[in-house]
Amino acid sequence: MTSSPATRRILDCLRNGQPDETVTVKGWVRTKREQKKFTFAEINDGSSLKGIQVVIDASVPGYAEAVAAMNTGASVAIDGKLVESPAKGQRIEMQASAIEVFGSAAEDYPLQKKRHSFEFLRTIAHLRPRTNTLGAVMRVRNACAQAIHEFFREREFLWVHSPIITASDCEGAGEMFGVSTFDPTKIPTDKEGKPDYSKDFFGRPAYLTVSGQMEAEIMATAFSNVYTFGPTFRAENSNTSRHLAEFWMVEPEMSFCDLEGDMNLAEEFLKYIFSYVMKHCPEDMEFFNQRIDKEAIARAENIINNEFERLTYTKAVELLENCDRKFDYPVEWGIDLQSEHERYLAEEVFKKPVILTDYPTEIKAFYMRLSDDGKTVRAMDVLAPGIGEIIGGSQREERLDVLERRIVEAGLPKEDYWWYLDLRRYGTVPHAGFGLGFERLVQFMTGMGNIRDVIPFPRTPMNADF
RNA sequence: UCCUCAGUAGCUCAGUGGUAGAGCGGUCGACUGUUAAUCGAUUGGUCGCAGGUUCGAAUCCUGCCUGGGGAGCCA
Repeated sequence: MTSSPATRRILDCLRNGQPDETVTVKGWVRTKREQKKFTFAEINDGSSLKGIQVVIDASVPGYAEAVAAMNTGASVAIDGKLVESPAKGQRIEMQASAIEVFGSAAEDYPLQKKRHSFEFLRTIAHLRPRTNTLGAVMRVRNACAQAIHEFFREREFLWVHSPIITASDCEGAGEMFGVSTFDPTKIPTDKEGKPDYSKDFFGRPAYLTVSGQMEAEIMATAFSNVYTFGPTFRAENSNTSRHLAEFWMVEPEMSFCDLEGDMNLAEEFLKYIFSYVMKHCPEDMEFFNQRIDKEAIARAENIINNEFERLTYTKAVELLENCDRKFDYPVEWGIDLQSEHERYLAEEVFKKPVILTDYPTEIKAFYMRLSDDGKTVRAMDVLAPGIGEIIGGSQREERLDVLERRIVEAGLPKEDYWWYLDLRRYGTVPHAGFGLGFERLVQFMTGMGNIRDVIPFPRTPMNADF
């Protein structure tokens, strides 16, 4: 039975199964209801939120032993045929003819047939994928990832694999994790007593990447349109529901493109992913709408059907200065907008995603293209209701002299950027791109409150279990 | 890193100075179609850790640990 080629995914049975079809399903018991002469069991194999209801008549061979063994959490294979269900709750169910129990669950199986707190589930990250919520999250997460690849494949973007280990701290996007093979108890030192990295694995300090953007820029100057999609790392001591030490990032980079094109891509991109998930995971989205966030589906439809609001940073500041709302942090031109400001714009003024552009030069990175006014750069942030900044992007500075000047002004060592400057010396092009935090997208999609519950194995300060 | 709230049975929680509780779960039993089945019985505790106050501490005080929420930083 274990190698039966006729094994059907439960999702397929529920959606497409017809009465009298003979099938084998394999999965884990979610719940069992013993009656006098037969037993109901719900089997789930992860293919869908709902399991299939299996009716096991007492006449099935080995009934007593099998039913005793198939408690909540047990793994089973069941042969039988599909039948129309005489009761409410499901279109189709399964009449069992043979049962194999691979392993029953010990009495202390921690997942009960009731709600658990997400805090508790995080302590059993090896078992929580079997819950309704985490199951739905992981299916939606997977659909988002597939949507991303399909979106870029349709537009002939090249998926580039940016390195995870890097020797450059170019972007300065945050604290970096060091990568070393030194024995921490005896690190070789130089004459000044500092670590002698010439004796380390790479012969120099190395780190886990914080962003693949600069590598993407390299690749974009050969392939025109590219994107990265992979893990990135920040050693920041951030303890919030929106930060992880290890998270996935999507970073498209387009040659021969300006900020306008960048914004258009970002908007199309979000609309595409939301449409894709609504189409491919309707049951899971309905579940989130009912149990996690009653706005989930309305929000998805809002994203899909409405133009994003676009306005400049300068106009946003004027709007914030002239509104009735009192803010904890006062607003004036030149400040970096606080969470409360961004949320006010996205949630209360426009009630949909907002793209802010043309930020003051001082509060943005050196590589963003300087505008003619000299005071702003061609940057854009997409602010989402409930989440805040979900996408950050810019047109890049393609003029060699301006870029050199801005590196110096930022107090950065120009020699470290020799290859980045080379891209401007050899066939420079206007180009633009953005970065999207993948887990924040999944949070936004599902309405999940804590980012630790939208990644299978969250990495946060003081926590790397599992 | 800062502010704030919390930690009591496997889980979710009640208990604010005087014999440690409930629901769910687990176990056993009942029940002719259940849907987180239902009903009955039963099982289950280092009250986060360490110290202190008190005749007496889950409860009050101090320190520490762990977790949540918020802020900063950011994606």
